[in-house]
Amino acid sequence: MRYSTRLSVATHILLCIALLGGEHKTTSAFLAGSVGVNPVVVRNVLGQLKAAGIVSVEPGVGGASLAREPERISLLDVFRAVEGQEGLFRLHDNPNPECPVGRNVHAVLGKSLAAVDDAMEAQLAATTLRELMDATSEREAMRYRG
Amino acid sequence: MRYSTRLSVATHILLCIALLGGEHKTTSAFLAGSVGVNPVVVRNVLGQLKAAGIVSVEPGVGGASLAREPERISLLDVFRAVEGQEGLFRLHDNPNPECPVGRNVHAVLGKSLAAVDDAMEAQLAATTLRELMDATSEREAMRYRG
DNA sequence: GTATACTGTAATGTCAACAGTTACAACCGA
DNA sequence: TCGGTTGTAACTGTTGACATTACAGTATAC
Repeated sequence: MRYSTRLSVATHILLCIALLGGEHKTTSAFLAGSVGVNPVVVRNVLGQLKAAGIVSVEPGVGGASLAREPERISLLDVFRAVEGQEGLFRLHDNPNPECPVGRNVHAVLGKSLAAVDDAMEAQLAATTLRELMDATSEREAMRYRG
Repeated sequence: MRYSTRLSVATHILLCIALLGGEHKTTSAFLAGSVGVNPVVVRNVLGQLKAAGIVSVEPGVGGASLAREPERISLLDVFRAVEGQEGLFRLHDNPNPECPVGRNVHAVLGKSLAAVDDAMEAQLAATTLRELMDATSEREAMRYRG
């Protein structure tokens, strides 16, 4: 089982706002057209990003903008905003407490899996929106240079 | 969305085989009793572990055993056996190729997410079944020492 | 050789999460 | 007030996990 596409969608939205916000009014309909999903999906994701303090959305008039500099928005921030704080793995529910393995497996395995969670989050935190913006601009420039 | 409990179940099964295999015949029914799941679930997971070369299962007579030393079985081996090789994250399906963000987002974001996958796998690879066995034994010993 | 116990696997049912969509109230600027 | 937009609720289809039943295949014990 894998994560949903929400991190991917949210990152795409943020890149659009950051890179195209000057030229276009970034409404949910405009963003939905770039991402390729329903505008309601965009509005829901924007709601999560807004609750996390990553974007500001203008009700009524429409449009979204970054709430802080892209250098200070990491993939971990986005990930937590859209996927919540729960760990990556789930432990099974009913290990038998009368078995020497069953009564210890959650404690023993949980420690190792928490380390895996930490490693994943550290790597997510290592990428900022600014880097993704630059990489996108670079690829666009390549496109025209050949 | 999070992974299923299969890694947790599979690890529990392996610990039972490794630590209790001497005293008990580790049939799917016995293992199911410790893990707290249906015996068919155990047989399915054992089938995946067998396909990955981690355990041997005796058809007919019954019982499973490790196919190699616990020092050489890492959580990454178990993870790949039961969860497959797919990456952790999914990219959204239909970014708009006419948008400068849409036509680059998969390449740009995919690189960062691959690094996250690698970090997760490296941390999973850092824990062996032997370490989990020792930690379990240690906790059991604590139980009686007080 | 037959009974017994176990594995391997298919089929089915339930449940939860994701994602797409429609609908509509609330909001704001012209 | 009107038109465009956001914020949400509700409904639907799809997918995957997990539990369970059922049964064919296999190996040992007698």
